[in-house]
Amino acid sequence: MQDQLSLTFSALADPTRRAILAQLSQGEANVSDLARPFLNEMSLPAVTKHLKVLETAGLITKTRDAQCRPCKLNGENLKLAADWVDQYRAFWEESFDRLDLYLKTVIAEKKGKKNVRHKNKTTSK
Amino acid sequence: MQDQLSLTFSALADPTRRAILAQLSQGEANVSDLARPFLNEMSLPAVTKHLKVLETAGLITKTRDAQCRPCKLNGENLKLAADWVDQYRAFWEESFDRLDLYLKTVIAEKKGKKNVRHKNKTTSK
DNA sequence: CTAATATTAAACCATTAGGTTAATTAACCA
DNA sequence: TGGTTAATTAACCTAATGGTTTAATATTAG
Repeated sequence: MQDQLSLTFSALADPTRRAILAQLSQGEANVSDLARPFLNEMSLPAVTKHLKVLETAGLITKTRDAQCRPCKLNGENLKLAADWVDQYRAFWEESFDRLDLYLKTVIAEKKGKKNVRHKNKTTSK
Repeated sequence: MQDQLSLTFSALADPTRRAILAQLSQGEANVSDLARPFLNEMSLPAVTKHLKVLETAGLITKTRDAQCRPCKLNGENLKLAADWVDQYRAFWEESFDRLDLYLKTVIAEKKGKKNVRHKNKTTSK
């Protein structure tokens, strides 16, 4: 058995599972509802397996209603993941500041100087 | 090749790699520095592989200084992950409130009250 | 009781992940 | 030049992941 953070991140490391969570953020849904958007690409048992991964990571909870298994999203472990990532906030805000500084410098140079040397890599995405 | 979010989350889904990022949050370090805390548990090439995973996920950047490869943490893709998770904030912040509201509603109905308010979203935290 | 519906389990397969050891590259030192 | 240090590559192994198809399990509806 792994630690919770590893379980959570590896559950999130799959686009199908993230799409399932997105669906569940709109409200509860049972397995066949959740599977429907994917049945062109994969089989129902494949979706069941993805749900199992989400469930053992504690990201969803399955209940029962007759033959159906309504699933709901469970936010607690997402919070743990969010808190972990947030420790590193400085590292993306800092890089933004650097970009900001860089841009200001470039603008200042363009305004102030006449011979602008053209060594810069493009930074537009 | 996978989408960026999958790359990021699967890179984070390993405690060794998260520990490496934690180390790098204290400042740049080269490969053998980063490897040192793990050499009881695994070999140097194993650490090299973990660094490769972090690098192809864009979470670190390797530069060169003679034989050494100083690595630094790169926050951009962590921000993408943080933003993705943050979409679900409501599911950890409001889940308690929702339960609270639900219980209040149920109790009110049981008591047969007339003035049950359903749309009262309180943000108490 | 039987048939249909919803879901899961079993058995299998190919690919990837995470580790190993041994060999290789690359740069510096003396 | 040759040895030492830093890091990577190669070849290999095992286990986990993500998928398949077929079969089984419940549960409801006739």
